[in-house]
Amino acid sequence: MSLRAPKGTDDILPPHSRVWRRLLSTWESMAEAYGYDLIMVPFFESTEVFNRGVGESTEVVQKQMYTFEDKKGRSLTLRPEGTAGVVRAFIQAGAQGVMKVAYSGAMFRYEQPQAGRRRQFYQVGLEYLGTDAADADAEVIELGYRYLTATGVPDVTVQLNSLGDDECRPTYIEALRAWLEERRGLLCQDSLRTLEMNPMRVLDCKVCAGVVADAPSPIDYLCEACQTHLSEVRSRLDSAGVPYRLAPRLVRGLDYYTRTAFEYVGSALDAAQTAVGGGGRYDGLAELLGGPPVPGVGLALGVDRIALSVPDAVDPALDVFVVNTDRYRAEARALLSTLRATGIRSDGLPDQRSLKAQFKAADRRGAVAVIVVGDEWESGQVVAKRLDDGSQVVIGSEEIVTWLKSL
RNA sequence: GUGGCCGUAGCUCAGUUCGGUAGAGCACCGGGUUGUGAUCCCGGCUGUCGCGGGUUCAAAUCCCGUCGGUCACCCCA
Repeated sequence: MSLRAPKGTDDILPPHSRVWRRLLSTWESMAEAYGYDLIMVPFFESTEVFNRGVGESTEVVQKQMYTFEDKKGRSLTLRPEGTAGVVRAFIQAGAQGVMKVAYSGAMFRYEQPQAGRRRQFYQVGLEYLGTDAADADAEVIELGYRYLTATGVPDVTVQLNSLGDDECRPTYIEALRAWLEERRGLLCQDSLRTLEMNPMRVLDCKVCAGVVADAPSPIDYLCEACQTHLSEVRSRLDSAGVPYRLAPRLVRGLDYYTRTAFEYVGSALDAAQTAVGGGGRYDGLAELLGGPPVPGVGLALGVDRIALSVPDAVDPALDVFVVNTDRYRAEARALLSTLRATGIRSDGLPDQRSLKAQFKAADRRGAVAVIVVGDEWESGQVVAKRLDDGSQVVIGSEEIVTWLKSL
């Protein structure tokens, strides 16, 4: 047996990779349109970044991290999510003013793989740092929603909740803890454990969903500032035309969230995983990482799951395929260079094959048209053929670009 | 971490019940048409039957072990 990609990792090959290319380029242009600059941060960080940032009580930190020591004995971890590293970078750079940044790339979590859940998976994400204004929350939620809609994810719904802040959350946590303590006997083993560390995450347990259905929601305990914040986020979403549903039980799996928490749910066809993305506000995160107080809000979307939910690309991959008869090899190569220099997506075969083989290759590659360089070249002409309806014309070689653009 | 299903050609799989020459479709290559794809016809290539051991005259098939894949639970993207 030859070597295989490690468990839970995927090769993303053509033609399927064309979907990925579209998802990533759409992300870049949309993030840019909303004013987000590119940020690149390391794929691995000091383990502390995630222990402190993501939270010791989380599933991610307890069971799912790829942690290793480098040759000097430093504990490093492949990033299981993007936010902690970006906030670390902002602090390290001085934490001045406001920063709006977008990124994309691989994340790593040690889990049993299944459809839509891989050990190396890909997220696109963004962070809006340095403001606690509700406009920022709404903007982030809106961008994610528009992106998912634009890329063709069916039936996207936004679930929204507020988890409160330092002011009101302690009161809520105590109320929740007391409520859960009274029902200890009804909770599963896992929940009994998380009850000690982080009672709010018991709401996330599917096994106990029936028990906690009537549990107090953070939304009922919000202080006035948090109430105002939530209602501002909601009214911004309303005026932006972003549909959402309040989800009082939504708490998410990472400890750093304050106030706004949200999730995008889609109807992924073959996968049990319906969450295609999520995010929230994390006003306390920078301080957890040892920095000054820096408010922020962000989101992450799972590219693997989006790719599972959208139809495969059917657009042609090439504008033109250049073929030639035996004597005109050099001329065909020169023509190819010229076409490529003008930005036309063009290709040809790397070796001289029969015309039949060349046409077959053109068809397989998804070309819109074929240009034949043959005897007509002597009078400055080529044969130009459309592959969709089979029609062809003889045109002057200088008219090729015009002809292609008319298709 | 736990459970179900599955490992045979590049891909999807049949063949395993009841041991007896390793198969089909698709894909790929060539030809029909030495200047035309997608359709049609003809031909060709492709295998450590996941791996190791056992039983047997004989194992893809039966037995034991092992590795891998996949789906699902938990949780998340």
